[in-house]
Amino acid sequence: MEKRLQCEHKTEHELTVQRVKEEILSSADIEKVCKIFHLLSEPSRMKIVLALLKGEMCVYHLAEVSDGTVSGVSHQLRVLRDNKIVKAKRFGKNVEYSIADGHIRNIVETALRHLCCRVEE
Amino acid sequence: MEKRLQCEHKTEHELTVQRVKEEILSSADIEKVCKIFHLLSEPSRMKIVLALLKGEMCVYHLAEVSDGTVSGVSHQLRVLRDNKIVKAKRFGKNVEYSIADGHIRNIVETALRHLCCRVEE
DNA sequence: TGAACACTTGAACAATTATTCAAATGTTCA
DNA sequence: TGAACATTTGAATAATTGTTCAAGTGTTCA
Repeated sequence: MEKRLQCEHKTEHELTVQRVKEEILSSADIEKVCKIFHLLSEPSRMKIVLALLKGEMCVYHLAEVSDGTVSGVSHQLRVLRDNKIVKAKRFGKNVEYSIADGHIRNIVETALRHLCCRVEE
Repeated sequence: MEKRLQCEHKTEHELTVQRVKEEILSSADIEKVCKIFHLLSEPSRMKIVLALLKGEMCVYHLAEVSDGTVSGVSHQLRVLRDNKIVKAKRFGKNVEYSIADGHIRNIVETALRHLCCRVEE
C-alpha cells in the first residue's frame, strides 16, 4: 500500500475518481458478477452451457457434444449445479440437465454477439 | 473416452444433439469468448475495468479506487493491455489508461443488469 | 547531473482448479 | 437377486495465476 501522491492529471482525473468512488459497486456485487464470468470462462463448462441452451440433455450426450469424458462432464455439471446455472432431473437411469438460470442466455449471447460470432436461436 | 451407448431419452434428445452438432461454435470462437470471461472473472481486474468504464485514469488513481497496490494494478493492467481490453498512453511521468475494446461495456453491463445490480451511465 | 516520482518487471509463493482414474451409488430389468 | 448401464464421487496430479516484494526503467525538474 504505497499510495502517496497523485498523478499529474490531478485536476482532470479527480472528477472521474470521485464519480467512481460514488458509483462503485459493492464488493458483493462484484464477486457475484465475477463468479458468473468465472463459471463461463472454462471451455469445458462453456461447451456444456452452449449445448444446454439448445435443449435439455443427459450426461452421455453432453459428453459427446462437448468432447469430454462422462466423468469430467459430471464434475463440471456439479459445479454448474452448485451455482444454479443448470438443474438436474432424474429419469430412470438417466439424469436430464437443463439451464436453470434464465439470465445466462442473455449474458452468453451478448458476449458472442460482441465477439463477432453468430448466435442462432 | 468411454462413450458407448446412449441415454434412455434417445428419441427425444437425439434431435437436440443433432442441432447442437450442426450449430456448434468453433473451438476458436469458444476460446475467444472464454478468454474474455476469464479476464473479467477476477475481481481485481473487474474493478479496474469498471473504473475505466467511467473514465480514463492513471495507475495511482486506479490503485486507489480498486483497493490494490500500484504494483498489483500494474500487473493486471498488463494482462488487460495484452488482451486489448485497455490501452495506455503516456503523459509525462504518468500513464493514462482507458478502455480499448468497445464491446466490453456491453458485455459487462449486460451481466450486471442480469444480476440485479444497477448500472449507471 | 541527480533526486524524486510514476510505473513496470521478475521472481517466488500460495491458492485454485481442471482432468484423470478407480471405485461407489443409483436404477432397471431379466 | 444380480448383471448391465448411467451417473457421481474422491483422491491425486499438474497447470495456471493472483499477489507481494524488491529492483528496474522512464520522466521531470531543480
